[in-house]
Amino acid sequence: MTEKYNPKLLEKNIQDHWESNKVYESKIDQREKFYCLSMFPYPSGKLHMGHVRNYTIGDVISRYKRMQNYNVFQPMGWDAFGLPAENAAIQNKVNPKDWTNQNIKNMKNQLKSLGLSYDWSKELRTCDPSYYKWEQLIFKKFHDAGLVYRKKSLVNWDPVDKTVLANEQVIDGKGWRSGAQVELKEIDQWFIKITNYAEELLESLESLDWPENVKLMQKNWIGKSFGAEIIYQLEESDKKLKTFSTRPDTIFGVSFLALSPNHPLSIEIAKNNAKVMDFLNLCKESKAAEADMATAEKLGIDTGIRVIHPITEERLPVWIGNFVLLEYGTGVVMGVPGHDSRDYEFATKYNLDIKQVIQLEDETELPILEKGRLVNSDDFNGMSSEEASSKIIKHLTKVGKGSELTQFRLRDWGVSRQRYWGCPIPVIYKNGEPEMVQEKDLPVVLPELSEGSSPKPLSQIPDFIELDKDVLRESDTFDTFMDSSWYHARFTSSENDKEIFDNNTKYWLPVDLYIGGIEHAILHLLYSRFFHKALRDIGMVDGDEPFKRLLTQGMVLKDGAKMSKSKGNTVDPQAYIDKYGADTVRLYMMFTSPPEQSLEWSESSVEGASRFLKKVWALVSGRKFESFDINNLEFDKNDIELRRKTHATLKKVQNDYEIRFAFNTAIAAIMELLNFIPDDYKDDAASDSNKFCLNEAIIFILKMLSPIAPHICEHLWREYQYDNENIEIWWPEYNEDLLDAEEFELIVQVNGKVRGKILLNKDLTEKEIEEIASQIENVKTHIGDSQIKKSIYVKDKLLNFVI
RNA sequence: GGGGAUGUGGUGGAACUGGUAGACACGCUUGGCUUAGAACCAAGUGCCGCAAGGCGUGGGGGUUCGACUCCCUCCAUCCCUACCA
Repeated sequence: MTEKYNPKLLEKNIQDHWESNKVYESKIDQREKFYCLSMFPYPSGKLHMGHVRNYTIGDVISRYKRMQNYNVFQPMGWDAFGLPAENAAIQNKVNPKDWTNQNIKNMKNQLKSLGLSYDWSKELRTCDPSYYKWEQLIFKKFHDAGLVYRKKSLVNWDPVDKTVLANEQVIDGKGWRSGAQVELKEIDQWFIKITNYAEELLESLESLDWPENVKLMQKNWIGKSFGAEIIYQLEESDKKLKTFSTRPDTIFGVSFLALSPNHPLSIEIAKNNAKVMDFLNLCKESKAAEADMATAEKLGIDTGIRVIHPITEERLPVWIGNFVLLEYGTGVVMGVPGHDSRDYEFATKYNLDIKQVIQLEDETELPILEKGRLVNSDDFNGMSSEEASSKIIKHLTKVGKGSELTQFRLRDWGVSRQRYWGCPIPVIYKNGEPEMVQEKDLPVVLPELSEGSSPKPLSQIPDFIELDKDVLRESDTFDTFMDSSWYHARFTSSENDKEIFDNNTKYWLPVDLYIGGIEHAILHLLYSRFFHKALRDIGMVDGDEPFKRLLTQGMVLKDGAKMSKSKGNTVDPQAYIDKYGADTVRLYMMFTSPPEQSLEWSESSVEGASRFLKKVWALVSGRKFESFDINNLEFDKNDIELRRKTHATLKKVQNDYEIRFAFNTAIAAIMELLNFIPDDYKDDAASDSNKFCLNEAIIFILKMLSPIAPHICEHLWREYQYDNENIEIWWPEYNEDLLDAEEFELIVQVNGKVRGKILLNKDLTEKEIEEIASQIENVKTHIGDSQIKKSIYVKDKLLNFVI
């Protein structure tokens, strides 16, 4: 009788062993390094399935790389500032700091129970002054490098609670707590000039080993577009309006201009025009989120002001449109209803002229969005869009009414947040003039809240704000994306309280593999890339990019929907870790779907994962390695087949782990190998050659499975006593010579339909194969009396007779 | 509205380079073991059909000897949309 598989006890023992021997603490050595980073979590209190999936992927790869003799660094920490702590603090009357720290404690225990091979000695939390001190320093350095400025921008304002709301706190235009109609309000904020790096952020995407869809999303987000700046003269005024258009070829189709409601001219007009004022106020009843702006009904008002068309000198009306963003381009849109669907919708609604100036080969209804040939465009008629664009730009440049212009969609990064639980922005105001806090005075520490008091914006904490007569402290905190934009670098030097980065940083950076949710494809990853480049330019880090390779995992769903508290469909991973053990949960997560796809949670599949581990246990437990001299063994057909399967599986698993990240198919292959072992090989009476082949299969299975199910494999490895090494010390090698079989199965098709399968020797010629295949009964039947027009042969695979 | 993905049996998924659709699992059915159940073991399991055979990868169309894979088009779901992280 063998011992029963008891994951709970076994896993605890193995984990204690890892911890007391500091197995996963990394330091610089001679081997090739591998920095494997999973996106650190927001400490919400409990691990959710998405975390488990993310961190298992990272751990599998880390363990695999470790077995391949890389010097692996896999740290973990906490993205500890943010809105949820404030919400929880208000709801439960606890201090955000205590709440956060308690959550971290819980989640750390959970992570440990999953058997993740983290180097906990490098742990960091962004809410700790020892971390954000350096963030404040970076901000100061960015400022000194000319990357920081102040400007007004829009926020969601709750007029009842008198607070700024995040987009997610605005529900159907109302504040989530007060229920009051939210207003757009302009306030002064700090910005960082990420747009200085727009070109480089775009270009160096090419050098990254990232999924193409993520690169494409970033490219589109940065949104480089070529076009023209076109200047319109206001009638009876010396004022001008600048517009940007990517389609200067449609300039003869302009029938109106539309200003953003926040454009200075709109505001000026409103001062003397009550109707316009009303309209601007109406526009304020909106939400700052782009998705809401873009889907809102298009509204506009005629300002009564007219401009002169730069070429035709026609008078065109100037409207204000709620769909025009001040932040993009110049905040003025030139309306070409014939060739832009949004302008078309607007013009139809307000009875504005719709002119066709582009024609396609075939008749098409307006609006025509494609490029074509110009019509109704004076001297430019008949030209292609491309030719006309460049000629029109040339003409406008000559007459001083425009010029060629390249525009980015990317906007500068507003980093000010009017919140308590964040990193204080290290600025003081002397007589209203901002000044960076000196390096020696950092960190500016977040003030403690008095017992039981709710978090409040720092502006309401006089002890913090008021420094001296006419000397005030900045009361905003940083966007939490600031915290997460450089943590990957700080992990390497987190033990150093004298310097922000050190020699360890030089050794470990860049991150070789970064793993996280697809939802971070744009913002977090773009900000981190920007930070890295800006830090490089102030001499703090080396290299152009922080993350060499990226793996984006899909969501964990239940019943086709994202798990969320509001839907009440969350599944607590801890319950499953307790019931089945970490190895089963890890195996389930890796087996159920490939990492990049979303994963549908299914309880019964967990059962299946557990069953497989029990089978592995049943095969190995109680068995000891027996040594044989391979030269004395004679392998029969079954032996050779098992060895082929064993070595082929290793080859496949290596490819799946390393190249494809297809852990699901790697596991399926290991399952196949296990199923392939003949029962009599497991018998005590089996021949020496049988036993040798079984030994080999067992060794390979434990090694291949150990990155995914490290506890059970380590335990069985010790018990099996092949060597006295830790299972993670080495990785087996497959023998290419064993992979080739003498025979193959030929698929015989007639007109592309399978009509026969036949086992053939590989040294037959194509002619011989055709002859044999054409004699198969079912093939003969389907060919009948017909003439074979041609046959297509795919070597060692398929033969198709076309009749 | 814009950008990016996904869609294959009852379920999760496989098919890596245009070449056997459904690997590997889950579930289900039948049988074995058992007083019974659980667990375990064995066999079967895309759909229609007695069978021969036909049909089948979200819908429609196309390219090809051959399409889950390439092209066009439509539909559904998910992610992001700059203050959730």
